[in-house]
Amino acid sequence: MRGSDEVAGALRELTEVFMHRSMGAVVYIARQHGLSMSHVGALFQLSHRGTSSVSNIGDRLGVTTAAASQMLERLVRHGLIARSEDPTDRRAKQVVLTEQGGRFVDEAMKARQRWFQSVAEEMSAKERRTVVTGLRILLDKIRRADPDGDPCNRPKENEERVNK
Amino acid sequence: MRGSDEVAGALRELTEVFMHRSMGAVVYIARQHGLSMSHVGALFQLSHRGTSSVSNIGDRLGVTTAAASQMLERLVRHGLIARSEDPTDRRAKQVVLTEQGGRFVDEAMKARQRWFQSVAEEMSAKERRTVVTGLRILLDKIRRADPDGDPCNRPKENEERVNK
DNA sequence: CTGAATAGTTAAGATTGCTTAAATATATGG
DNA sequence: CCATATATTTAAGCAATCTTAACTATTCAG
Repeated sequence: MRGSDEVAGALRELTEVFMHRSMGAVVYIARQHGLSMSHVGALFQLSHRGTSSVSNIGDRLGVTTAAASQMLERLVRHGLIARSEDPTDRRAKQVVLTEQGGRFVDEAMKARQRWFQSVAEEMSAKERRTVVTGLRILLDKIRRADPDGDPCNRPKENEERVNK
Repeated sequence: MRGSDEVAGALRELTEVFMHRSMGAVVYIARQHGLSMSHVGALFQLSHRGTSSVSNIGDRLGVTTAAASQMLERLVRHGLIARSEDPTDRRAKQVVLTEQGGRFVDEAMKARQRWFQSVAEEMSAKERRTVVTGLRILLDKIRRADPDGDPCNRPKENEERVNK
């Protein structure tokens, strides 16, 4: 077996476990707040990126701008996001998380962090060092390949905004 | 900083990157097949577990059994799952992926595998060994803590079924 | 054996969520 | 400057998705 197959295989296994566990937790928290998975997807995107346009969010959710706009309107009504004029292009809107929205995302992350913490506490110090070193190598390679953590969709637009 | 904080922090970062990237890819594939995220969630659950009851799927998606039933009906119509009588309890149904459903899940996983592969190919052999060792430690601890990979919801029922 | 509990399905009603089309404001390029 | 392009919103129409309620078949426990 090639080394890269081994890495990819281990990542696949890890991802499957994470996804399996994660999805349940996210669904649960979403329901508590009366949100759908698309809502949560949008909130996480905003948490990750800080700010987005309506159409960018729509692209990432794989829906039309009109669908995104209507969905974001519902999130505005929930008090989780705010829309404002984009100062660099008055046709566009900037969408950001509100404090409440940020708290929602934090809450979603906390359960996961507690899980990570408890898993980590089962390791010896030596094991921890190995795991952290391995994870950092991984993150470094991922970030090197993809500095923006952005797999698709309007990278140019976003780069322009970053540079303003 | 404590070792376990470091591990948990690295995991948090990794998860965020994965989630950010993953979500886009999953959304894209779902759309291509005219499926919603709940559909995909159910398909992944079935892929992970092999078989589930209607109510178990509903629990995991955070909806009532009636909602789950109706959603699964749509997946049946898409040809992605099949429902049959549960031989151990004729009140219940067993839900499994069809071949087509399995292909859908495979397709969804493939893009991710390719990504993992390309990330792995950027590593030296030494780096790969460290990453794999670290990941295996992690997987081992996770599995030790949670052998079924099942974070919640009707563990007893599932255990009974496993033992049959 | 029988009443109670359980699993799933279906219907009804309300909301969400999607698409397309139309409209408005703004930016762009010749 | 002006025609074209772009970002968003809103409306309309259709399907999805949710909940509750009612029903049927099956299982369970006294």
